Amino acid sequence: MVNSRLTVAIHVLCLLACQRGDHLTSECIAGSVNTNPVVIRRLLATLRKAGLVRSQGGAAGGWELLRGPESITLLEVYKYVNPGAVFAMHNKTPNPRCLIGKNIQRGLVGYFMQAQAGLERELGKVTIAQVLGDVMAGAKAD
Amino acid sequence: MVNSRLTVAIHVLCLLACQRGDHLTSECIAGSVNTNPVVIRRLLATLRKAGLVRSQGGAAGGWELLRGPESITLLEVYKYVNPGAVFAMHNKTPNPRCLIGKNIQRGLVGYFMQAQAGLERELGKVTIAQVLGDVMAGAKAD
DNA sequence: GACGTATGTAACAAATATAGTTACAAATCC
DNA sequence: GGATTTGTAACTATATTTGTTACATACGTC
Repeated sequence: MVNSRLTVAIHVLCLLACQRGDHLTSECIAGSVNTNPVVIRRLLATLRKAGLVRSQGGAAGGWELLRGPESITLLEVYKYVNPGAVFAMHNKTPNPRCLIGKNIQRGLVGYFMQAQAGLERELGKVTIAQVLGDVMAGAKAD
Repeated sequence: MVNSRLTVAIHVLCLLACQRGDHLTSECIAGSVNTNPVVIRRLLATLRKAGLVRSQGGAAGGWELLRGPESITLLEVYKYVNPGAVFAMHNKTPNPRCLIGKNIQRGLVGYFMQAQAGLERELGKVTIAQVLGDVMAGAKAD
């Protein structure tokens, strides 16, 4: 990994959860994230496919959260914005005439899946509502 | 992530574990991994800093494993070849005049660390010896 | 000591992924 | 109809990763 998509997605979902009912424009959201509105639209387009948000064109348009923030786990968001495996296999297939080259991938894939499952297990324990709660608590403490 | 360094590192360590005592050249190793010898030397240079392997220049030189493969976990290798966090924060710092922008990172970092710990916990359960065992078992089954 | 074979490493090239930007059509509200 | 916003393509910029070339240095062998 090492991309910021999950971070930004959670950030945006917190914003939307904070304003349930209202519509937030991609420009307004981009202002909070400190990026370009198109980046936000791109990211939210994938969350829309997932049924998490809805968008509306035109004046008074914008983005809206469709589900309760307590029902959305970080794991769900992670899978949408970051499908695919955490660990990559070899770039070119290893030498099949070498015993280890021939069998290493088959051996590794299971362990890599287990590791990823460990990551996902933890992400599944946390909801957007929880993160938002933390953020608000932090805000109060200032 | 999504780089292949852990995969290649495990592959190479299995090769070296298979030939304890012997020296394997980077060219020979590269032949099994199907890449360039310099890529192998670069990777092994970091594992040498970690004390896992030793190298020797000159004729009859090459690489040698310094520790028992049953004492090396995938976690240890992972940390050497892939230091740093799995999840990245925002590229530019979010808007501090927005409540959420100001506090989101502080809120997230803990959850991200937990998730990474979940990943690492699983990697810590597996050793190079185990992977090598699987590979050999797979080889026999063919 | 000269020679052959390795590593060590810098420097560069290529491929890929990620993020940012511009531009404009389509949608929607007033 | 006009103003505002999304949808999306196209392009640029940047960073990361991997592959490659080149050559100095190390070391065993003759």
